[in-house]
Amino acid sequence: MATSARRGPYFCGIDAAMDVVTGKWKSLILWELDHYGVRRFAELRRGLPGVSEKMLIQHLREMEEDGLVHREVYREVPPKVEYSLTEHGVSLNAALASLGAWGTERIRRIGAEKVSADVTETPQS
Amino acid sequence: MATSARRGPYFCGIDAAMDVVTGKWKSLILWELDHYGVRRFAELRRGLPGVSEKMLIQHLREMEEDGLVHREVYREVPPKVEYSLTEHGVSLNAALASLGAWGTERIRRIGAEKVSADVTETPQS
DNA sequence: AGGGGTACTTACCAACAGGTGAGTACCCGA
DNA sequence: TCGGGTACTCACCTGTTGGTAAGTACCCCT
Repeated sequence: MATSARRGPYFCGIDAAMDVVTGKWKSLILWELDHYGVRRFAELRRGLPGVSEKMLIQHLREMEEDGLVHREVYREVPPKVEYSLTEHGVSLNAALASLGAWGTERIRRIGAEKVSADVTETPQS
Repeated sequence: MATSARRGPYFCGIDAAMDVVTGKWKSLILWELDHYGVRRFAELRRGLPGVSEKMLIQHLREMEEDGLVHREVYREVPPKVEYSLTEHGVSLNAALASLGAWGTERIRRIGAEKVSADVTETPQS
C-alpha cells in the first residue's frame, strides 16, 4: 500500500514536496480543483482525459491523507462526493506556479506537443 | 531505455517540468551542482549518500540530454569529468525554490525527520 | 604486489506505479 | 426491462524505476 509509507525522512524541502506531488495525475488534480474550487468524482474523471478510476481514487485518497484535499460526502442516493483543496493544497498549487512557468518555457523551447487540458472549452465537444 | 522517450506530449508546464525533474536523485543533483558550481563524478557520488553509480550516471546523462547539465571530459589519466549546470539547469533550480520552501514548511508541519545531505548546509532551508 | 582511486558499463532482479476489466449497490429515464 | 449514471472496490498484469554486484582499463602509492 502506498497509503502508509511516505512522510520522509527527507533530504530537503523539494524532496518533501515531491513526495506529495509525485503521481501521474496529481498536479492535474491540483490544478482542476484550484480552477473549479469544488469538483465531484465524475467531473474530475471527465476533466482528466485518460485517467483510470482506480488511479483517480488512489491519488485523491493520498492527497487527502497528505492534507491537500478535502473530501465531503453527502449521504444521498445516488452518492455524491465533493472534492476541494485545503489551504495547504492551495499553497502547494501556488508554489508550483514557477515550476509550471519553467515547464511552459521548456515546451516552447523544444517544440513539444502540448495536449490541451483546457477545460474552459473542451477540445472534443 | 528511458533515455529516448520523454519530451511530451504534455498536459501543461508542470507536466513538462516534472518530466525533467522526476528521478530519485535529480533534484539533489541539481542542488549540488548549483551549490558547488562544478563537481566531478566521484564528488557527486559522495555528496549524495546512498546513490548508486548506475543511477547517478543515468540521471546525469538524462539531464545532459534535457539540456540541464553540461559535461566536460578531460582526456587524462586517470579520467576526469566535470559536471555543471547550464543556464536552463540554473533557472530550473530557481523555479524549484518556492516548491522547496513549501516542502520545508510541510516537514515542519508533520514533524518528519530530515536527513542531512551532509553538505555545508541543507538545501532550500 | 596489492589496494585504492578515476569514471564508467553491464547483467540481473525486486518493488512499485499504473492500466484493464470486472463487480457492487442503488437510482432514474426511456 | 434495459441502459446509464452515482462512487467506488478488487484482482490481475505489465512496464518502469532503481538497487546490487561485478567487470573494464589505467594509474598512483606503499
